[in-house]
Amino acid sequence: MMPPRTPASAATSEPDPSRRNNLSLLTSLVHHHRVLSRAQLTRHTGLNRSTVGTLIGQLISLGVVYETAPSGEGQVGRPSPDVHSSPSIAALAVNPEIDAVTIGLVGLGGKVHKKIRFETERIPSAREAVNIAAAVIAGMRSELDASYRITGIGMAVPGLVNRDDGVVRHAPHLGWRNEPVARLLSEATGYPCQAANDASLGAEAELIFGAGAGQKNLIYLNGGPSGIGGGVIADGQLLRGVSGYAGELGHTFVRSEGSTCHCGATGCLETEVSQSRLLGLAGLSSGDTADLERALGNRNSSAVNDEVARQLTYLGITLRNAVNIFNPEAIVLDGFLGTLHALAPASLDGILHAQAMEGPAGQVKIYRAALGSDLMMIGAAELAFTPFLADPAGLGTTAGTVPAPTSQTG
Amino acid sequence: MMPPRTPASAATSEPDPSRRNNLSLLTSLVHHHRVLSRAQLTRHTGLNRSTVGTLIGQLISLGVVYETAPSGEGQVGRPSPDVHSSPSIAALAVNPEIDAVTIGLVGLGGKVHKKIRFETERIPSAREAVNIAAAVIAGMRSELDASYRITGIGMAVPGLVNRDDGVVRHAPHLGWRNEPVARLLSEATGYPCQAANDASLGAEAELIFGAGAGQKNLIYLNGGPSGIGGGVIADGQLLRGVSGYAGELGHTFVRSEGSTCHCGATGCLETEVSQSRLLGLAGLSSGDTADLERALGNRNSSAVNDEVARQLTYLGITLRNAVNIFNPEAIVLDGFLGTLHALAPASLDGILHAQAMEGPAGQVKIYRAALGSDLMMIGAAELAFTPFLADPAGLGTTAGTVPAPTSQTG
DNA sequence: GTTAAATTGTTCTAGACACAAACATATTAT
DNA sequence: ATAATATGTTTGTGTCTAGAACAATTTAAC
Repeated sequence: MMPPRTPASAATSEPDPSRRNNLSLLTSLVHHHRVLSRAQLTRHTGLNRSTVGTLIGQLISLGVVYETAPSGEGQVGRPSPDVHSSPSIAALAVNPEIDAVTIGLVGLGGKVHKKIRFETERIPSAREAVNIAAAVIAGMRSELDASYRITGIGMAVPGLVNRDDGVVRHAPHLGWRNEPVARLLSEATGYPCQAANDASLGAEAELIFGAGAGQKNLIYLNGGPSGIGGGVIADGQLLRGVSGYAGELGHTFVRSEGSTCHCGATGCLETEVSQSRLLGLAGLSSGDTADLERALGNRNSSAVNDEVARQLTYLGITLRNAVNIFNPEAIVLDGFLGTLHALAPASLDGILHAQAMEGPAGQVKIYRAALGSDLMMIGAAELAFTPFLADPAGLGTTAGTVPAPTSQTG
Repeated sequence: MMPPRTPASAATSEPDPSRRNNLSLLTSLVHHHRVLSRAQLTRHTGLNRSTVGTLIGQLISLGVVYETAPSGEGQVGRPSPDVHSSPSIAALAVNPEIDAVTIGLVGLGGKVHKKIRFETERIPSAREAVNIAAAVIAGMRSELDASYRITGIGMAVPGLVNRDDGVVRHAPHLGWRNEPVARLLSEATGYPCQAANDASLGAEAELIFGAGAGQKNLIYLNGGPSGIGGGVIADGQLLRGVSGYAGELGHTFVRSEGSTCHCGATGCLETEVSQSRLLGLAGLSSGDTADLERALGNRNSSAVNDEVARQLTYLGITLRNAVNIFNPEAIVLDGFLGTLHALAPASLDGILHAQAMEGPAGQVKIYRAALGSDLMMIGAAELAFTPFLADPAGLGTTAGTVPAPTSQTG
């Protein structure tokens, strides 16, 4: 007996959890701030100077960050070098919509390197969306292999997405039901893929890089042409729920005599507050948020004003509920909800102070979303960054080490 | 120069964060399960046998847990000793209500050793409640000092409580405003004191020891004589918000023509669903939940049925919203809301499946609260256990080491 | 009933890791 | 030019966890 001893050592094996933790902490910090001096990292983490030194050294040798000469800021003492997140660590982002599939390449630090919008003539099926994404990624493949280390693919889907298995439970506006998009795209590209609700990812993006930077409790609401999506950050963490369905603030009850929503209930926010009603009053048949805002700004008819006031009332009820339930620091409004708020900035604040409970009402501020069209790319990429940030030293050591693709459908 | 070196070592100083983490993990596990074999602890934590051995040894010498002979379960192999949470580690719990102040002594593991209900002739002021609690605690003092190590005092208040500083922002039914109860009670007893909303603590108690045991996403709603309180557990953590005001589901908007609530808004759940309306129909002038349930069960008039159905409709709207927003596994109903649900068990399930989104609606189950009258004591004690559980080796080493009281107001 | 198998506690050792101290370096203030 | 300040770097130390080897104690097998 006695096999000649199994030292359980294959190459480096697992590092200590404490090391992984600290590496993760530093990488996340650099990712969120893009640039940070080593001294700042020492203060943020509470770790020892020398510890940060060795950790940064390891991250540099892993190709995760790089240092540049100190940007002398005029402080006393030896200048501290700047630590940057490496742009060659990147994630792919995919966002299917009713009229297009957008594919993006996003670097660590949230920089969108590339964004390709593939317009479709009709609403894409799940398989079509996957095929389009796989084809575009196949086209980028040689560049990706040469210059990037891809942590994976994140997919932002307008609908209910089970985050554990990446199955789209129901995306009403796309007409998808029970589509295992993450698995499909992963098989088609060879990259690990995860999917989540678009508004939830929007909340995360705005939290890290946008209007909610530095906060820990935030509510994000996006008004798009086909409905209202929501995402909630509680205590710095995205609210997921059991399966990742959480955050559907668009179906908050706001009106007793409301009509029936496509979700089956009556009186949902989404049926009362909609972009199409505003487009109609603005005299537009279609258009994006910028067009709408311009048109509404010019028309000052009482019909427009009444409708804006009406929609703000219902939006106010949703926000009142949300403020009472979440006690957030920030509400971030995106899409035409941002427009609505901009048209009458005092309105929502007034509703909140009158109707929400005085404790939480006094602590919340309403912001307009800051990230614009890059939002979905950054949010989806975050989905693929998350496992990497949790263990920056795991798996591949340097750029180029990427799981081989199994097939390129397209 | 060179002062003779400061070894920064005062006695034991700080242990490594990793040790504190593991100690905390083990203690919390034992606290939640009450009894657990050492082998089970090894599996739950993923730590090495030998590591668990040394950790348990340290916890035993700290008086946090104790071991008993294996309760031979008929498994192959050497039996593993049982690890129990020490009942001598305890916390004090205080719960002011409109007609009484209840003080409790709760051991690690959630066992209520003692519960003293001090009835008041009128609604107690904040200072009166503090004085009552301090007097009762002063009376228990010698017993506490002799037999217990008290981790602190937790206070469950029916109202908005700032969890950071323990100030009651507004407790409408008690008539309190901006009362620094935690500081007052701490000064009066010498124990560290924290305060929080009663329903939030109820949610935590039901999560750990009650109907939601083992779950990670739970909504707790309590219907009391003076209103409806709510608490939410998201991803295993109590939803706090910026200041701890989160969870106020009792003020969810449920009716457009609703009357004005004492919170200032209209159409709140609390104004439509109330115990007093049910008491009236049941022919009772006052009474607790058990009385109400008995009376309603006997009277089967259509007036009663209509009112029950009406209240369930509005409760259903709140739960619909909450399910869409939180995607929870469990809804726990306490107080007369539990009665309401018990009178027509299929009603809420039906509403949820018809009105909530199909993804989250299919994953949630409705439970009735399990902890009964001990709930507030357990929840409040949890508030005082939390810092202890985070660092079981911090500060005092054995029973009896308690911060000295500064004064005993009474 | 005796032996084998399985599971767990116990002891000892080694490797990893973070910290502190001492020193070196680079900037601003005097 | 010198002092003060802040930070990177090197080296040694103490802590902590995992793993190996062994002992203990039960059930299963023959």
